[in-house]
Amino acid sequence: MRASGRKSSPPNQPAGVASAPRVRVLLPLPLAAGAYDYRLPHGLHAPRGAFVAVPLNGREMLGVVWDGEADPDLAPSRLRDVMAVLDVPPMGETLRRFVEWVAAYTLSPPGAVLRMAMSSPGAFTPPSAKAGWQRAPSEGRNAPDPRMTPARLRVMDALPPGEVMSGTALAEAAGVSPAVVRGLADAGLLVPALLPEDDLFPAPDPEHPGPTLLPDQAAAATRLREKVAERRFGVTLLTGVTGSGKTEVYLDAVAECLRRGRQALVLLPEIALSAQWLDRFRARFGVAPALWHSELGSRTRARTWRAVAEGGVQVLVGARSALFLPFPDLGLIIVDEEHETAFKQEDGVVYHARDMAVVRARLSQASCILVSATPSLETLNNVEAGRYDHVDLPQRHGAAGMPGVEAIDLRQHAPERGRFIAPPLIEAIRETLARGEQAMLFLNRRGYAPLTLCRACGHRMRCPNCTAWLVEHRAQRRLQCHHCGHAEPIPPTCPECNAPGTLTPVGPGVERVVEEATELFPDARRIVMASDTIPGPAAATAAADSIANRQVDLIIGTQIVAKGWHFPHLTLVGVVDADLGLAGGDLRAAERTLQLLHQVSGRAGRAEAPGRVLLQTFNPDHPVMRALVSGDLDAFMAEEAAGRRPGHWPPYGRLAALIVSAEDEREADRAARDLGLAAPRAEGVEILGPAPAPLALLRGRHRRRLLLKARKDIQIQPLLRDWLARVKLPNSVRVQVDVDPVGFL
DNA sequence: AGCACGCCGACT
DNA sequence: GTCGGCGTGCTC
Repeated sequence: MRASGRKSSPPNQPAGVASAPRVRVLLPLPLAAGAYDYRLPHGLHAPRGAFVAVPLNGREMLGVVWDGEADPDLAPSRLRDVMAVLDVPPMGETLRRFVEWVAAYTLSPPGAVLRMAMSSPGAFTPPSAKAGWQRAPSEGRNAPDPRMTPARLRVMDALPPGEVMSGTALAEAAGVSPAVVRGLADAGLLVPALLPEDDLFPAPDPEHPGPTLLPDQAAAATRLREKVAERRFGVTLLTGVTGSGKTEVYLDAVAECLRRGRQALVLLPEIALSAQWLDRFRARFGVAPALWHSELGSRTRARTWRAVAEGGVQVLVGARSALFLPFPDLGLIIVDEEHETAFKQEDGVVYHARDMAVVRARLSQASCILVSATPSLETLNNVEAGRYDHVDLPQRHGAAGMPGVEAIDLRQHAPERGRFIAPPLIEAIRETLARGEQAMLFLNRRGYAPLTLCRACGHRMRCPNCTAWLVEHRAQRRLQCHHCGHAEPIPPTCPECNAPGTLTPVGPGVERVVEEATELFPDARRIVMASDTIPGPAAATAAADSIANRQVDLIIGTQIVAKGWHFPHLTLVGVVDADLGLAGGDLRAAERTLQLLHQVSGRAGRAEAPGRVLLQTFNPDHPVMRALVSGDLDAFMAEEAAGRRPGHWPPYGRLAALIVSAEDEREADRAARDLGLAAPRAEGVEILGPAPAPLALLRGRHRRRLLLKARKDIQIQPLLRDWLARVKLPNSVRVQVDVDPVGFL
């Protein structure tokens, strides 16, 4: 919707006439130069933050009037006119500062960050009402219409006079195909009409009677509410074991934020799997919250963006990208499961949503609550240093205590040859099922087998584009790469030695565990929960319901079973390979394994029955296993911290990764070496590498990695900027900068 | 991100 | 002789 518009005029300016004002316009493109200057024609009013349409290279482009002065030296002949100012609330100062902050921190072009803040193209055009049908006004009182077939009559019966229904809804209600509706429209018996807009964003009621809080929960909630009431920046870590009621406690802080008339944002690592979370929200506030995630349809997306900008959304729950929505007055940001790596965006602008949430809260003078049963070392360090407050919920409420965790030493209790479930775990599952309770088998690996090997020559089936084994997916009779999507049929003979029938699956994937469990427990009703069997919110809800309704005895799944489910009848969790995450040289491998296994363990025994967790491991003495068995996670994290402190590893120092990639391996090596030679030399700064990146070949590109490690008091962004500016690399080489890298990639 | 310009293989 | 592949470079 254009408030005002004007075509560009020739640049010639009559002498002596004051020149038209210039404005800077940031475009949602990764332009290294930043904002461009445009002339603002007389009559157009475009304050800072205004969304404007401008010409770019002969095309129309939307952008935002940015801060700062236009370049007076730019030749007037290069300047073009702002075409129109859009009828959308201008982007606020806070969000503009946030865009700039994220760009500077991540070394991204500001326009690339702006793109995330304008991620709904439909939001900038006037919202169009949806088209539907109603009865033609003249129809009804005349003699029976010969054109009225039985199917058509059913349609007319389904559509009350005066009402408007969408074509699909009408056809469905009448039990006819959409063609019948179309036919009625062609015959003039139905006329187009606009559907009334349903209220997508009903206001959550902070006084809606929600669940009653227990004394310790109420005390924690009071502290969080006080923080919100202060109306200034502060970060609080909220900890508590699974089942301690963290969600209900922080929803109380959301209620306080609502009472103060400010907006609240809740970030979840995987919004698509959060059906049970939404139920709890509804129970607390009476209505569903606004949602934001990548699978939203373009229409809902546009309506949501606009409603947020106009202040019509009080609470929004979303994935990390929701952090860039144009809230006018954000009072509270909650990051649930703050330790989750899903908050790290690895492509495009590389950022960590947990850290950027803290930044946005600071810029908004808002309260920020980080929530986890197993907080990251980064967050714990901030608590210890006094930068964050800490509220802890010590109890698991209800009758159930914490589950008992035991390790099964696979060296002593080996499964049968070619099998992966050890006898003690088989026995425990038998007992559990015999009691009529539910059991869960967890293996964080999709597919049937992670490796396919030729028994004759030892050849291993590898991905042609990546440094990775091909994973057998038996149902599809294919080998798949989990990094690039490459897939091929399982060859009948070894591609290396041509021996027939020698290719053998090695190691377990979740499908193989299903196969084994089917043989061991043929009478148990099973459900498999993996990203390929639970593709979206609807499937997640259905799965959760069937488990809660006891239509399932045995749950077998990958890490999606670890998410915040509440399964009241589940009393046994078996971890098929507890050592899985520990391999490899990753800095946070142990920390992440602990967090994941603790989270899975938390699924066991939440109602009246006590829970039991069995960890199959070859390393029962590993600190991770000992911490899980003893339940003393604090001691583990303290040990982990002690290990990172001396070398200035995060969180006791700063880290950035440069990933150099090229299709040609020699070119990647040469570029990595040249970058290494130009590396900054400074006190307190250390360069590691170049070395092959964790995935040395990914999607057909050879990758090398350099790490810059610096003391915590050193700003690494200027160092990185200078470093990259010093080296001229061929265009075929890409360098990705990852500030605060976590894990692989 | 688009969309031009620009220099080398298979078609009418 | 052209159509068209996508490498390279620019957009206030």
